[in-house]
Amino acid sequence: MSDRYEAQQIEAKWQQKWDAAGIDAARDDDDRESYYCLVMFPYPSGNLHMGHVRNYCLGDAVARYKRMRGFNVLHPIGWDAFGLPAENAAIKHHRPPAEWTYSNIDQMRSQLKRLGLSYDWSREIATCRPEYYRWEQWMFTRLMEKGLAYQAEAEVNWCDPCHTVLANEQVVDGVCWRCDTPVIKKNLKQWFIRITDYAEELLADLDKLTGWPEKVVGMQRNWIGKSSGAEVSFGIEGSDETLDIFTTRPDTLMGVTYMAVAAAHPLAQKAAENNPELAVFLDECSRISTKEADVETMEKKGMATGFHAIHPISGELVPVWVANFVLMGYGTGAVMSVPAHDERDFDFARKYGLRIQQVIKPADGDWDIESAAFTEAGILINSAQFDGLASADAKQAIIEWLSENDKGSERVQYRLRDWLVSRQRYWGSPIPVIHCQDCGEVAVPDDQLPVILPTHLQPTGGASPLNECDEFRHTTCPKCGKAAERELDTFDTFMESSWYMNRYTSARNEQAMVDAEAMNRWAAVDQYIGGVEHAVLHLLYARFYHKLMRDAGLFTSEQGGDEPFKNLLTQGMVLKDGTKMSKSKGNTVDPKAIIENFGADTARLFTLFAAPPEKELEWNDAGVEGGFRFLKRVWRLLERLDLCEGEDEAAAVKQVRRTIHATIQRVTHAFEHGFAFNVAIAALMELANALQDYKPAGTSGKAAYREGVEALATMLAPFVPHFACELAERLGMAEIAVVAGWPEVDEAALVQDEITLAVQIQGKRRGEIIIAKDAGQDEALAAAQADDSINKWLDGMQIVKVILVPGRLLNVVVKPQ
RNA sequence: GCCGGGAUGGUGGAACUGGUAGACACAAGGGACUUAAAAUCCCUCGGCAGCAAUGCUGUACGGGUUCGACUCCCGUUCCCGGUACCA
Repeated sequence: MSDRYEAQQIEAKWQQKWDAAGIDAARDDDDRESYYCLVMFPYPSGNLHMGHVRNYCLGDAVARYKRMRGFNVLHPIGWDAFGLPAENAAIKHHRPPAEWTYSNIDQMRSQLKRLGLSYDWSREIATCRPEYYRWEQWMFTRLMEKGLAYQAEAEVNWCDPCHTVLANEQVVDGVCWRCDTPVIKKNLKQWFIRITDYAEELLADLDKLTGWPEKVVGMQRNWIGKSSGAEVSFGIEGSDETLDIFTTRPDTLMGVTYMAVAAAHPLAQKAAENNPELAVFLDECSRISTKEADVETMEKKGMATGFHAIHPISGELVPVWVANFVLMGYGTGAVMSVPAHDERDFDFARKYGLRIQQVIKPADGDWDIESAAFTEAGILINSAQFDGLASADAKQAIIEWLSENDKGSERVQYRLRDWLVSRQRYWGSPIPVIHCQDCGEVAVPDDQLPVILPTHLQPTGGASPLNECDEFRHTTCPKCGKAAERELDTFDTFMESSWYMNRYTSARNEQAMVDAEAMNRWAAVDQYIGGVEHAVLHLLYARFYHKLMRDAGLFTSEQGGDEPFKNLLTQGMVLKDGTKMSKSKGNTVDPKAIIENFGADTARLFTLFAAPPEKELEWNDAGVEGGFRFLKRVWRLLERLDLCEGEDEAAAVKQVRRTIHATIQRVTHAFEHGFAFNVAIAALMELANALQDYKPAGTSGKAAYREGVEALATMLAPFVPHFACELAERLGMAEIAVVAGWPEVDEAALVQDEITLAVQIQGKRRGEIIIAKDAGQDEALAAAQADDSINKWLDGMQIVKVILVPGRLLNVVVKPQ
């Protein structure tokens, strides 16, 4: 056995041992309390990057700590294996996507194993396997039965020469990425899932997510975008049709002086028919970006349509304008405009000389409506029978009036749209639907699931090869038995990643999507860790899907919870030279090189030490070496175990034991509150430094030293498990470090007889005194006065006030005598 | 614009609930060992003044509260993330 720290050897040895001992498996037959630690599963791109390494080292530290704490830990991993990159790679390499995907998985699996991550590999999943996606097909047919899945026309990016739909990222500057042809918008029938039916619950349950970063909760809240108000029907002069709008300020209804509609609104389109100038304007509007960056600087423009709307209460006629800032995609594509009480309407009215009618005034005082809009709540004026009401009451009264007169109603509006799950792509789960001439859209019955995706097809970049695959396409209708065709679209890959956390609880289950008992044991996820880029879409869909599974009766609220993730940690990005690592910038760092040079433990240590988990991590090669040096320093502590010349020194022993137990306290705190591993590792470094400086003299000195090194080895295990195990073995510890119990704090060791107290005069630090730990204020003051360097500040002064903060400081407030 | 987060040495970052600012590390400089290099070890390391003891000053900026403020309050600037011109 070498006496040097040989990372490669040690890591190979322990990985083998752990594997043989099966210590990483989560047990389904166990009384211990369970803990579910989940990291966001990777897309099998072929190579692990630093972001993965960081994510998985964080998760592994948590999982290992919990195991050492005696929990039965579920720490699974798998592959989010469907998606576009596989198709692109398939085109490039002329190999089917399945082949590429599976070989990438093999490669990345071995990279993960090389890092020594403690996954339960028996639960590994790959979403592209029929055993997995059959269950989301099954779920989809349940949703069809419930009316929660439906078909509707939706706009897609279409490339005519390629005869295919393009994802947004395949549209580069408005042209197709492959053939440079301008992309056109086309309406296709697509499948949707009614996430909007769950908008209210998804919003309300955000309050339960106390273990989530507020930032993410806020982002989801904005995304759902609830606003309450009223829907109001305006008449259209000379027409039987109505112009319906949504407003959050029904109290300002009497102040409407014009209406504004989107360019795509039917009324605008109709007006343009015999108004060429307007037609040009509409065309212009249709081409502007709706992205916020452009919008910020965009000039607000409008044009009158010539139509007039009839005010539902006063019957007054107001002009209908087209405005470039009204969006067809939100609400009804039309708004009422109240320039007196809305800034944007105010600016618009000013620009085009439209009337401004004040109908609200501040509760106290007046408002100069000529100079600015009054957007606060207030008291109604110029509003006929509603005069004198406060805004809140007026909202109610006006909604009531509208309801009674059939001109509108109370209404809640969400920004959230239904989830479009159809993708006109090959490498995804088939949508389990059969199109029959007579029966329409028929769900594939359970006994015919899964609908297996043929894996031998070769994508070309044009239409999905499923279109050409006759044996897939042609089938018979499950209802009437006549010839029919399969749905050729596949699911959005968010469909797979929305429920994988629950599948892990019974990953090999062939009877059901999940097992209620297993959910009861493991769900919900105690700690979920991943990138903040998933703050909205993935995390929202997963929350939604969890509720769908619950409502499909797969588990109850008690068994699986209403929310899938109790605690969420969003880790920061890994940067190099201040920017995100990316191949195109050429600033990537290959984890493989670090592992080869220094070992997996050094790679793990550095990623955890260099920054707090939620912050960005600036990669620093020199810092990596620093981590390696630390491990070598700890290693050398072994050489001094038997050094025991000289006599026992009680004070020194007490001192070192205090450091040991204070460190246990600090490191434990990091695991229990917020995962500040950078600080925990710093504390371990301090302990190592203290042990290095300590001379283990005599029996008790030697024992204290050993206690320290053992505690250090044990606490290092979640971070650098191979190293810790080897150290523990060489120390002759009974259990290998990764399953050893977490060290307990010996409170007695923390107690000090004498403490150092900082002394302040007027709040400025002037010195320190050593004093009995339970000394009172008078004693402390006396000690301070006995110290010349402190007392010189008190000389000739009158003591006004003395503040003693026990264990910390003494502050003396004085004034000249 | 709005919502969220942030600003601490040359750098990454510490500082519990208002109680010794700069832990731990990186970089830099100096020294020891060595034929030499690597490795390792020791010392210095916010700024200003000083040989030193020490003093003053310092947590983006301006105020305030307090015996005491990186921490709390008011205002300002800048940076990052999110976003919806959302009626």
